[in-house]
Amino acid sequence: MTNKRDDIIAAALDLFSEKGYAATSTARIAQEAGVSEGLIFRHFKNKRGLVEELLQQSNERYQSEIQQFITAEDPSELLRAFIDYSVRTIQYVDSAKMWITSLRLSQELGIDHELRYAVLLERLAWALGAIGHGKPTDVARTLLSAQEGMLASGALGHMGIVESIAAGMRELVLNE
Amino acid sequence: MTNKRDDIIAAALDLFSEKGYAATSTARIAQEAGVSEGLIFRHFKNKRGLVEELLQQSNERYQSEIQQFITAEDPSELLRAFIDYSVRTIQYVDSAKMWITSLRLSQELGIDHELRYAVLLERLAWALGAIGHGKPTDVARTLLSAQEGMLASGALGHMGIVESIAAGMRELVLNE
DNA sequence: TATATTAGTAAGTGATTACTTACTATGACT
DNA sequence: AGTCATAGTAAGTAATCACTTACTAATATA
Repeated sequence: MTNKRDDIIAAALDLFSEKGYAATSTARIAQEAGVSEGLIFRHFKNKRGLVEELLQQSNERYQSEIQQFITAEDPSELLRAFIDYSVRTIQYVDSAKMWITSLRLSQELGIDHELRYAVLLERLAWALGAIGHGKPTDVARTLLSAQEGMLASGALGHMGIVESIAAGMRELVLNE
Repeated sequence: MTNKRDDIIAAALDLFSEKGYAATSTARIAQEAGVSEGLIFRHFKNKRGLVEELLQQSNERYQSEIQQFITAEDPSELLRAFIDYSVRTIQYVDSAKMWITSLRLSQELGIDHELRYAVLLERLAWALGAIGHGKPTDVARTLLSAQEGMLASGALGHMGIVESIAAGMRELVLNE
């Protein structure tokens, strides 16, 4: 009872994550999803429409995931959770795929994903200030940038590097 | 007296930086460079050969640029220079273009650029240890990751964010 | 049960793709 | 002057691209 519409999105995520947007053809997506190519255009109007729905779904999932820790009342706990979350997410292959792909696709299509981070940045800055860091807004940006770098540098294949980056963040931010 | 071979590389850099590798056609590169399309294949054998030469040139330039500060004997000075270098490079448009593009292309083509950072990572870790940071290897990774994140997040358009990340790095690493 | 809407397909479409072929122009060296 | 390699081009090539058309199958609703 699989929904073919969802099959298309899943196949697209898979292929976009491997080859990127431009290098993935709609024919290949259809093949991978086990549907006719025309169905893609019935459901999503065009290739761009497909990737945009993919990005939207990914963003919704991201927002709901970070909700789990940005509401923490203890600042140290919030920061620790943020760092752990980055590592943990990358360990679950399909989570990682969605996260990394959505970053890559945003770049490739020139979509600004700044907005996505607004609330997170605010909460990080608050937590950093609360435990005595100077320039908390800047430091929050630095942390987020380190996290993005983690994803950008093909981190999926190198779990050792990911954990090293996380350890460095803990050391710098929490002295632990 | 312009060298057409170099014109092709320059045009490719320009177009790859805007659209990425897969979305840039050899026809468009030839047009931008003011040469016939066939000349690309005479000089570089195929599209992949062109982008690989581009990446190699970019890497050579990168290595020579970081030489200027990784040899510093004072650890604080080395770290400060590393942070300033990131910001400064992004301010000069053509430097930034080459840097960002080479990161993006490496991702798109699945080329590992880990090796490129070996010496830099070593020197950063040494400097961090020398000024009393715990886990200097991890912290060095975190700094490098933050720098990559800076490039990945379409930083070219947002100089404010770049400077904020740099300020955060200075705060975390040098307390200043 | 009739009707309308949605889901799905096979077989196209013209445009564009990376790359080749067959040729000419230029300069360096004997 | 003649030869040869390199630099350069115009006009191809088959394959692939995103997308369309014209159709049938399934499902909901009146």
